[in-house]
Amino acid sequence: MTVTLKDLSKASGVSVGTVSRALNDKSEVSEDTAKRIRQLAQELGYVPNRAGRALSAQKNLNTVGILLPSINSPFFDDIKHGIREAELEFKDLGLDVILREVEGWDVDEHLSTLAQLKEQGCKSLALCTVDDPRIRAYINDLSDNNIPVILINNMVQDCKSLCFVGPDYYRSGEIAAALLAKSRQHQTLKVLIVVGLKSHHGHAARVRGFTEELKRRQCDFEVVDVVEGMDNDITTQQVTMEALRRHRDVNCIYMASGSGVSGLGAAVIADSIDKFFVIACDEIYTTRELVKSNIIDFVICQEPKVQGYQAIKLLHEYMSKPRTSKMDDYIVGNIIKLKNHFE
Amino acid sequence: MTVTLKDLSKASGVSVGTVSRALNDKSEVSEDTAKRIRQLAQELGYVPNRAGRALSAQKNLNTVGILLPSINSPFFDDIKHGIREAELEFKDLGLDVILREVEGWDVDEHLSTLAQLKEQGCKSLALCTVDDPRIRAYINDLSDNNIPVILINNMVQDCKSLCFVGPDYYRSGEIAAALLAKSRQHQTLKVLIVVGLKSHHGHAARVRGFTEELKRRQCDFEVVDVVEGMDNDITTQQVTMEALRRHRDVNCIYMASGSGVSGLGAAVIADSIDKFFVIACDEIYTTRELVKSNIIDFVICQEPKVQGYQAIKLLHEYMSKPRTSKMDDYIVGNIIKLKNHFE
DNA sequence: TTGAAAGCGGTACCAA
DNA sequence: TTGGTACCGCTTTCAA
Repeated sequence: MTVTLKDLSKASGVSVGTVSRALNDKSEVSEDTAKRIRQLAQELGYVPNRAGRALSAQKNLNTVGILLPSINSPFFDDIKHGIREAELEFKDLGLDVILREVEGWDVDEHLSTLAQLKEQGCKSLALCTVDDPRIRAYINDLSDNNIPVILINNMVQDCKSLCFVGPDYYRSGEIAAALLAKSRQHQTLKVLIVVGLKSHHGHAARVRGFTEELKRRQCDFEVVDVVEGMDNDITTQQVTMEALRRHRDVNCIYMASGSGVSGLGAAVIADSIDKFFVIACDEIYTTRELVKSNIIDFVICQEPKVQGYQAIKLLHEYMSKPRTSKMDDYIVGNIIKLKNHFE
Repeated sequence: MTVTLKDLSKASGVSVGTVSRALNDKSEVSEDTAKRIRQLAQELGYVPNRAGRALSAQKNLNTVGILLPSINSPFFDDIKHGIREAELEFKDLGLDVILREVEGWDVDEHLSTLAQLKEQGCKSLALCTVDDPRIRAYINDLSDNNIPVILINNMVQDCKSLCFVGPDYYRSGEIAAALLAKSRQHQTLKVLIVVGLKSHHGHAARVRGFTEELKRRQCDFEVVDVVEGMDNDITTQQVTMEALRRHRDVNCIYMASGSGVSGLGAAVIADSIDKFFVIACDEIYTTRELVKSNIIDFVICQEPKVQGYQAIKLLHEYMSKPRTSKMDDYIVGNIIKLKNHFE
């Protein structure tokens, strides 16, 4: 029923070894036969068998390298859980995982870590890295050398990555606006927006989605300020407190960054607990606690565990199936959570 | 590094064949050696290799049988998509799927379909069926005969199933209440609840979760009526219209059943579009359209595709790993969706 | 009751 | 550039 290499071998008159080489773009096959075999495989609907391939590759493991700026950043915990899960699941199919963690978004450090991963013989990569020209060039280079790259969570524009696994930031902002509009109908909304960095692509997209959706819904609203918490708790608390002092009429707060939420919570508690309608992003321990304490009304989450898991799974799939040049992006959901989700 | 049968064979002094038989509870091994081998496997941390197993079992497929009451019930479409996905994913690991669909919840029909599945040599089953004594007995029987059963979406109480894959209905109701409370603060809530059948375990749990959570939140609310739509559009429309006529002060509607939502929409449109805050359950085409048209404010969904996929995946896992008597339930999320999720 | 060996699908090495 | 073959981990058949 299912077509195997042996079938192709019989049908074409060459040996299984040759068929295998032809299908895997090995150079030591004549272009003639290679084309003929590929044609035949196409016609007969040949699909490689993962079990067979995995077994044969047991000693020659398929190593995927991972780079995460996860040191001191609890958001990445769930991404790492997802990676671990995929690693265990695909171990007996010949997959091996090397995870390298760095702190922050320094381009040089990311580049040198990438070089190390390549050094260690990784056959594919999954990266959460910076949208920077040198990084882009490095990724394109890897891709040209047949090392596919998947981007996690953070896009690098216009590079030859296999695909992107992450959230739709703009939509996340839209949904925050929709929740606000539904919860505070017929009220004048005085909104304070807190981001990590205005220049951060994801945060900026959220803010755009948020304000544009409020406009589309013809809400009676005003964004009184957009402040930067620099993705850390201290600064977030300071700028939030200052903003709340400057604008005593604020009644809604949209926190478009996952990091620094603890500082936001502190600022709200210091000011007034019941006064604000608060929407935050991304589920980490602190956020959960603030939701449970009724400080935050809603969190819009982005399935980090799924991101880690799917990145690895997609690479495994890609490496064990016939090579296509590009895969579909995997966009995770914008999951709305409130107190009852955490109890 | 990883322990194989060959390792166990060397370490124990018996042949790989014997080791394999010992580990798979074949009767043709002396109890002595069997125990010794199992002990050794435990100590050395042996984990069977799916690739090897799958390959060797190529001709001797691992068939899983599925029963769904999915005929004329669009809710099951996504469950079927999930099943299809898992089927494709695990095909080359030796998995084969037989799906039998029936219409409705007739016990005799379910029983005879189960018998057919067994007849066809299924080695494991995934069922969405009725919580009934005869069904329970049948499942226990299968389980005793080493055919593991996973229940999808609908629980059968106190039976020897491997595990349950489905939603937390009570929590779903809680979340509906929380959304209502947040969206209509400081208002007197006059709530109409529409269920499929009051006797349906899932619907009843949702209603309980809903009302109990409103109480816990000390909302100013009254459930003016709970009506039964019999899971079909015509009846749902009729009873909803009648209820709205009887209770002109209703301002919120909680639809605790996924089926019949089209009838609910019709009733709301016929009465007044802007008057009600409406929460529905389960995402099907009609629900999406009603949300897009602002008839329904929120839908609380239950990841049906994940349910289908996971049921198959868990059975595959169970059949290719050392047998444990029980697996953890897989509880899917209560996913809140609003208009922006569908655009 | 046990051992030996074939074979599942694929890859890689060595010869030709 | 090709064919032949050993081998990956496991199950199952056939002999002993």
